[in-house]
Amino acid sequence: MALEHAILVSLLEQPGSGYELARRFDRSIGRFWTATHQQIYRVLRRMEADGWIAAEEVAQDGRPDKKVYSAAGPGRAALADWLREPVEPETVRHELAVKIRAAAFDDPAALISEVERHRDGHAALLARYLHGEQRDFPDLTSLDTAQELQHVVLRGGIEYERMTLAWLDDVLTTLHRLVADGTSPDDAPGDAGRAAANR
Amino acid sequence: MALEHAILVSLLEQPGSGYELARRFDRSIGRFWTATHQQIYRVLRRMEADGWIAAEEVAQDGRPDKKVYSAAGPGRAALADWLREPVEPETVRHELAVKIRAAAFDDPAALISEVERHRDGHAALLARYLHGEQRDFPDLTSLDTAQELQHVVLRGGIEYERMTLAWLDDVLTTLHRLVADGTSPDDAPGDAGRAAANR
DNA sequence: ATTGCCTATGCAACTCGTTGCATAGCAGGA
DNA sequence: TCCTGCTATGCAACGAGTTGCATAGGCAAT
Repeated sequence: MALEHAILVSLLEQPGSGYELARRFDRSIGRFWTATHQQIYRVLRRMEADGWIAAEEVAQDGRPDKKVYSAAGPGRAALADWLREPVEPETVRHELAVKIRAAAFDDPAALISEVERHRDGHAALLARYLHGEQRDFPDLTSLDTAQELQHVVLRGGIEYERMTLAWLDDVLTTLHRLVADGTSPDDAPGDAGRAAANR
Repeated sequence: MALEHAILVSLLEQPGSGYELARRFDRSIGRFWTATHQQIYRVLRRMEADGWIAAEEVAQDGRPDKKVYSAAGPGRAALADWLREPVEPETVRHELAVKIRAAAFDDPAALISEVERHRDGHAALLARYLHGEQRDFPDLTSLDTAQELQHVVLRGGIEYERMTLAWLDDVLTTLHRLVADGTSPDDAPGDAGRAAANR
């Protein structure tokens, strides 16, 4: 129900077509709200029907035509109403955390490469954030309201990545320790453990 | 597709009924994987049909009967296979972050109380985590594999809450600053701004 | 006595999100 | 020349998740 509002924010920051929105949702906005092009097109049609946004056909040469949407008055009003509603607690789906706990019932060593992969991914994302901050906010002393708020959200992303990076290092240290000194002590790994539980 | 596996982990850590699982998903496991009792009952039936888990009817006095599930051999094997599959990047839905950026097109002051509410909620959750750590892990020098892994995940939760708390304070400082010195400078609030965008 | 809450499980309907596929013109490289 | 990839939009089917409701007994408080 909130994809509408994420799209509205994006269109207020900059009008664009469904395709352009889909790409933004792969990049900046997508860091805290994901959507596929299918969802976006479907919701855009509904929003246009409800008068939240206005569409304009734009012919391009060398490329297919596109429909450029921009936020309309009713959309802005809907956004204001939504802003005043309470935010329900986020529903978390942290698969890696589940797997880490699951590793106790199989082989912790099997997780190491996957955790390393994630660690590297988060390190790369942190670098991208920091680079984007340099590029988009070169002078932090003269920002307007929209930029101030974009920047405080970006700071959140940066801190999240830093924290995640540190935690994944912690996880790796723990996994290595378990693999080193506890070669199958209590419940652990492989077919032996599996068969033992299969009473 | 991963709820099965979260349930398996929970049943391996401790067998239980659908109802008991639903309550765990409101508490410990629920911090990184949410599910309603409807999902849980539906998936439990499927898992039992697939032989992943075994059910045992347990009569209770003063209470309705319950079906206690525990992980079976095929479930353990399925878990081992799943552990070796790559984790897809998490799909994020961070509504508060969207609202913070949305506030630029309405009144930033309207968000303050909501951000404070979240701040207090995260502070309370952090306190719960720290209390639970004291209770469940009194001696960090003698943990088995399962406990080590549970604890490293808990550490992640604690660090996440600490980071979020600090960020929300940052957000509040920013909002207060915007409200104080920029009373409607660029684009900002209310019906005036709304009407202006309604060309 | 009635009201409301807790345990325990479940059906039915709905919405949201994902996946696979389709079209269609243009650009660039093997 | 063919193949791949990009822009740009969309249909259809499916699966996952949510919401409302139902049952049914026991407990505790008003």
